[in-house]
Amino acid sequence: MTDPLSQTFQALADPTRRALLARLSKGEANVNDLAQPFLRDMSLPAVTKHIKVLEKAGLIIKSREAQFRPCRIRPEPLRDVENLIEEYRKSCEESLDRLDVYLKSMTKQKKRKGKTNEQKKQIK
Amino acid sequence: MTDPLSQTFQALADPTRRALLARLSKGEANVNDLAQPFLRDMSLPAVTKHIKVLEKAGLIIKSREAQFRPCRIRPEPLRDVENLIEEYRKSCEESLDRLDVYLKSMTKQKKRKGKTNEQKKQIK
DNA sequence: TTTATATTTAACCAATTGGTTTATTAACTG
DNA sequence: CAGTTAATAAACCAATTGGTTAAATATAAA
Repeated sequence: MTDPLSQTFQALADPTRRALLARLSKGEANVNDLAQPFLRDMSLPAVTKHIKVLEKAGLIIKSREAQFRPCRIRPEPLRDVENLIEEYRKSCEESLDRLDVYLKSMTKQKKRKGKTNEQKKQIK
Repeated sequence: MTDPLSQTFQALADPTRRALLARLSKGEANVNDLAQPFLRDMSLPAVTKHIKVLEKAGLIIKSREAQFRPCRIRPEPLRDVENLIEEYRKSCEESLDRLDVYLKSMTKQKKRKGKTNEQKKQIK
């Protein structure tokens, strides 16, 4: 699971990390700012680790400013995810459309002959 | 990590499972059909497990047809992912736009006063 | 009934994940 | 300098993940 897309999805598969991203989508923030809403639920090092996961996935970049580490969101991997998902959805809706057309044609024929599911599968 | 969105992302964070989804986005297939391209790399039970992960995430549904288990893709969770990602991206592009406008206004003023990064952070 | 095909279950294992606490590093502040 | 704030590192742990092999189940077919 070392490919970039898997890393992106893996990074997004945690509510804390999604919340961090949501916060960063509204603007830059440093680690302490980011951690603050979570410190009831977990320690600061835990948040640091989440941030590192986001960073390794390329979803954020961290810079240095005195003792602070301001983080910014990087939209690029999000675009990649969006494109992939859209691809799946389109492809899948197309094949559903084809099935729909087929089923309608069957209805017109008053379903003279029953088709097996195996046969329906062939309709691409 | 029990929430539906995390489950969806988790399910997508594996290239085998994404390949399974890509295949299913082109039409129904049963477990053996789905497994076939992966049997050089892993065992059939391994593929079965991947399919179960997709199923628990609601990304596919499995039905019964004699001894076969035809699987179909479910586009709904994909839409949820798409919506979330789009939200992040829009929000993040908006805040980048605001920063952009700000920086341009600074340029017009010929950057009379230097602004600290802390001040820039306030521009939402 | 026996056999073959499709799929799942069980038991196991190593690596990864998400958290902890304690200690350390880095930079500012009085 | 001593103290404070910001952030990370190290060492540890339990749970989860992604794989294995061997056995079991379900249905069809001979």
